[in-house]
Amino acid sequence: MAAGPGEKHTAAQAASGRLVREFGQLLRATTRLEQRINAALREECGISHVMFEVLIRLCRDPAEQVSQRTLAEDLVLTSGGITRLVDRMEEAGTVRRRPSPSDRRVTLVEATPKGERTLLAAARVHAGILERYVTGPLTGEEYRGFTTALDRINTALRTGPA
Amino acid sequence: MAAGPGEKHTAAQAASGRLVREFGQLLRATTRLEQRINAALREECGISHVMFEVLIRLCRDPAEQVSQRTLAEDLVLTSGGITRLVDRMEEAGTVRRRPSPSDRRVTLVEATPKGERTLLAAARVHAGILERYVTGPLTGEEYRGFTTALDRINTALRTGPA
DNA sequence: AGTCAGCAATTGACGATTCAGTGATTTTCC
DNA sequence: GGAAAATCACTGAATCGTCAATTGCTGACT
Repeated sequence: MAAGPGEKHTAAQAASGRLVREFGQLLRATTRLEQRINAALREECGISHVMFEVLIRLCRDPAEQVSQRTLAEDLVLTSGGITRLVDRMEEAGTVRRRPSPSDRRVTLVEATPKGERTLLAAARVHAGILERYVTGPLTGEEYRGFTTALDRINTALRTGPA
Repeated sequence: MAAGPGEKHTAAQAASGRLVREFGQLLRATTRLEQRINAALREECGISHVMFEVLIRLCRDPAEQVSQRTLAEDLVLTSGGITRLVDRMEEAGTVRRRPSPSDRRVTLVEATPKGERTLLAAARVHAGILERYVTGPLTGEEYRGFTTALDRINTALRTGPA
């Protein structure tokens, strides 16, 4: 068998590994956080969390023209998913579609005034929750380490496509 | 108006805040990671990532009796979601339902031998991806800081239910 | 010019999850 | 000991996403 030192032979061993446990922590933390934010935003601002992320992306640079494809990549959604998400947001009046003047295949998306107002209100709610559950419990240094770690993981994920 | 120093007045300001951007990083990192793991596990082991998490939980302590409710809480799913997930896993033969001897409302779930074998294979795939995208890009110290930060966030989320 | 490969958005079919409500059982409390 | 409240699993309906196929458009190559 020539098992290396890290080999797991029983299910119990495999289920107790450090990496497994710690990745579980990552997943749980983010899903719980997202659930809280989602619930709060729905209740207080009438939008879902993913809609909030769309508005963030659209308003980040008001001069930028954002296509649905860009939106899909930045939010980690498929193009079909974006089509339907923008449908719902357009219906809600927070966002508007506009054909691209330079390429008739692409449709651009922009926030409406109502969308901008909603974003402003939602940002406050969002910040409140994050301060309570993320920046609050962490020291400044811990938080800084946390975000640089995330940064590295994200680049590794984007640059290592295989 | 008496706006504080951190007040955001325009949508562009609100969309460019540090917290907002950094929380976005967290979300993207985890969704991309989960997508990769999910794809790899489906392809190489025939299970989804959430099924993997179920097996992990069930095999962690072979002596423990795990109810569907416990499973739901630990995986951050609703009871309805767990019912259907266990349905699919039972059908696939990785898991078995058993009525609790002490409380006729609860049904216990345990991994079958096939489930344990699957877990062993899946754990290898899982570890490979994590090493590549998480522990690889980070130094030991960074990684340690990362996990303690997650730990704090999780306790804050669990203990602060309001 | 003409074709052809490739990309953007959309859509139908499907999958997985939530929500809200139900029935069966247990626990609590008078 | 018995009524009321809580808890567990399950279900139908709805939500939100994916996947795969389709359409319209662009750009590159001949």
